[in-house]
Amino acid sequence: MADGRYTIYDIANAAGVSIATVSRVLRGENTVTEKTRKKVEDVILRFNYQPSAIARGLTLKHSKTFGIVLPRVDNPHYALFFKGAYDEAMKAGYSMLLFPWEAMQDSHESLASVVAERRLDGVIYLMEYAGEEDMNKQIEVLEAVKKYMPVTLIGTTQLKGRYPSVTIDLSECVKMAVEHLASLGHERIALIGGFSEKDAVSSRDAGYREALSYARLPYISSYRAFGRCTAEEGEMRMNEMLDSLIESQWPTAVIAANDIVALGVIHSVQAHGRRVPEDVSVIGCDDLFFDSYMQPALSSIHTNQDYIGRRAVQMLLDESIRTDEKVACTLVIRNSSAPKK
Amino acid sequence: MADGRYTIYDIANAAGVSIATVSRVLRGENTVTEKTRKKVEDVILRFNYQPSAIARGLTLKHSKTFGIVLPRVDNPHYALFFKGAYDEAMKAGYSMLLFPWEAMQDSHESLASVVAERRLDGVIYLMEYAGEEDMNKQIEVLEAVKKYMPVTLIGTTQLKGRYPSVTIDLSECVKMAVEHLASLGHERIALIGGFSEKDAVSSRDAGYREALSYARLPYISSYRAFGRCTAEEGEMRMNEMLDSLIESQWPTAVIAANDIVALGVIHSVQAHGRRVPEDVSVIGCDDLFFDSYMQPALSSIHTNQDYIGRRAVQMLLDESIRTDEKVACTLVIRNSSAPKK
DNA sequence: CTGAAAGCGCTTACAG
DNA sequence: CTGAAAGCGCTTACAG
Repeated sequence: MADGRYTIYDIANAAGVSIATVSRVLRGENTVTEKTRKKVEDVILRFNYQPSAIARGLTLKHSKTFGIVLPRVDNPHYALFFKGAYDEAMKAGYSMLLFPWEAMQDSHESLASVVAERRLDGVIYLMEYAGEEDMNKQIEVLEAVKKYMPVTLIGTTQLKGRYPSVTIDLSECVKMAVEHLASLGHERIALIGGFSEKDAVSSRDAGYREALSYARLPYISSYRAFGRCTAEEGEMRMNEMLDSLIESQWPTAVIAANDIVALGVIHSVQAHGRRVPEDVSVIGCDDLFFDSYMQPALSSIHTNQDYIGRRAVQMLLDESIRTDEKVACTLVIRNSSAPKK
Repeated sequence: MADGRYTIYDIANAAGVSIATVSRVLRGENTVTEKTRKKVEDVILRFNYQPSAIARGLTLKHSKTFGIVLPRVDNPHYALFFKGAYDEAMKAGYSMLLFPWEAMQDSHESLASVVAERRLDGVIYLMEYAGEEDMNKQIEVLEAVKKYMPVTLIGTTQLKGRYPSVTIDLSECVKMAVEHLASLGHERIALIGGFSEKDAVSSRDAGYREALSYARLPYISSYRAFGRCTAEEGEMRMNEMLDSLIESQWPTAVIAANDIVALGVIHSVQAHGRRVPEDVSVIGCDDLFFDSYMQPALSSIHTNQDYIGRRAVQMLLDESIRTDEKVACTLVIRNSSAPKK
């Protein structure tokens, strides 16, 4: 018994058997006499013995733990991916190490070694387009990690066959939003936030253009503002758009890259003396928990983060299903989108 | 080189030294000749060798990883504790295993063994009062875990000296809110959500009564509604309160147990034809990121979750500072609280 | 059915 | 300064 914890030797001694036998009853093998099994089970219980998963891992060459790296968790959108992944991993007896990498920006290279050192059985990586340079940095990390364990990508970016992936179809999301808004009679529909995402599976812009054209509406670049997906930036971009246009040309509907951006957009709209949804409809994306409690309740696109997380660990668990998957989204209509008046 | 990964033997061979020497340069010991150090560093780089933290852990008897168990993460309040803890752990070279236990309710007992098996170097446990029975179950788990590793409690509940703890002073939070509201001229101040928390360090009720009496205001039990801290329940409790009172007796200010509850409370108030803050002031708690983007922006109490998380790992890291700490909170006034009209 | 022994990938006295 | 060897706590052929 080292530092207060019992080892398999302590159990073997107390039960008067070999460690091999203890190991066998631990593993539940049925090559053990009922009588001796009983004996060792008794002392296991009595000692409240917990075998060391790390020692077992050393010999079995697994850690029974996955890693998940995402930008941050104090944002419900990302947290939902974790939740799905965790639940699925738990069911299979795995733990989940969480790495919010925004917190370790500068030491980005070290992510690779931390993950590799830990000998995880796989890692889920949430990748987001954030500029060419950053993208390359992330790919470097991924390639390093990949040497040590399977990786599956989640989020909005896939790397064409280099890693299995489960991604949100951003194009679909925006398309749904545009269609919904167009069906409400809107003709000046803005899209705020996100980048041009050259590497995205299917970009917001693609969906935007496609749906616009399907609705026989022109694509007008003044109605498309790029930016990071924060409330602050959403507000700024919306301010800029409104300030640069004469009022008669203001959009009557805006699609925000996500619900957080929508928060900022609504702020801006209201600060410009317009009401949501009476004067301008706003629709978000991600369907976060507070949407239904906002005033007005925010229409949004539900993107199945939970399922994506689950699916990603399934891919880690089962080599045969590793592929590039896009997951469908659904429109959730609440009060922030209304017919054009 | 086993299953695609190099071991210390591979490096030793390739460099023509013993594994002891490799280990020494890995550890950065200075008992190694510059020349041989160079030699082995070269092959480490060339092989892109990453030593196994788990093998090292076996011999050194540590895992360099902490665990944190909290109800869930897809709630920014809890996520912030994680963030603080993660950052601090990261700085010290530790990883963080996250266990959202609401997801494993029924298999509650297994939390103890999962944690114990993993031989973590410590665990942070966020405890919340949720009924006598549940409380006892949690304590059982804790006691089991404690046998294997240090535990520090965070949240709102402490167990008087049985575990070091870093807690939110709920009493202070409510007191601040009451004082603020009273100074605005409110006399009928309700408190919605949370339980009577017999085990809390300092209960909301204690602060509520104390501040009320300090302001020479009566404690009226009709203005105190208990309940779980969800938006739904906040809305229900508020509905019940309003429906059971004649309008002239409606509270002109309400303190919600937290920001999420405040969402529900505001809903209810508005559904009853009253405006916030013109007719009733509302103040939340936790200062979540969406508060400033609500309409009206929600006044709240900032509870320093990030600091609490950091402090908890400091206690895990340094035995000498383990104690029961209460952390102060601060009032953040926004637009949902206004002078009584 | 059960045990002795080797091995998983490291670290660290102990010699030299 | 460097290496041989023992040990960390398990699992699993291999004998018996």
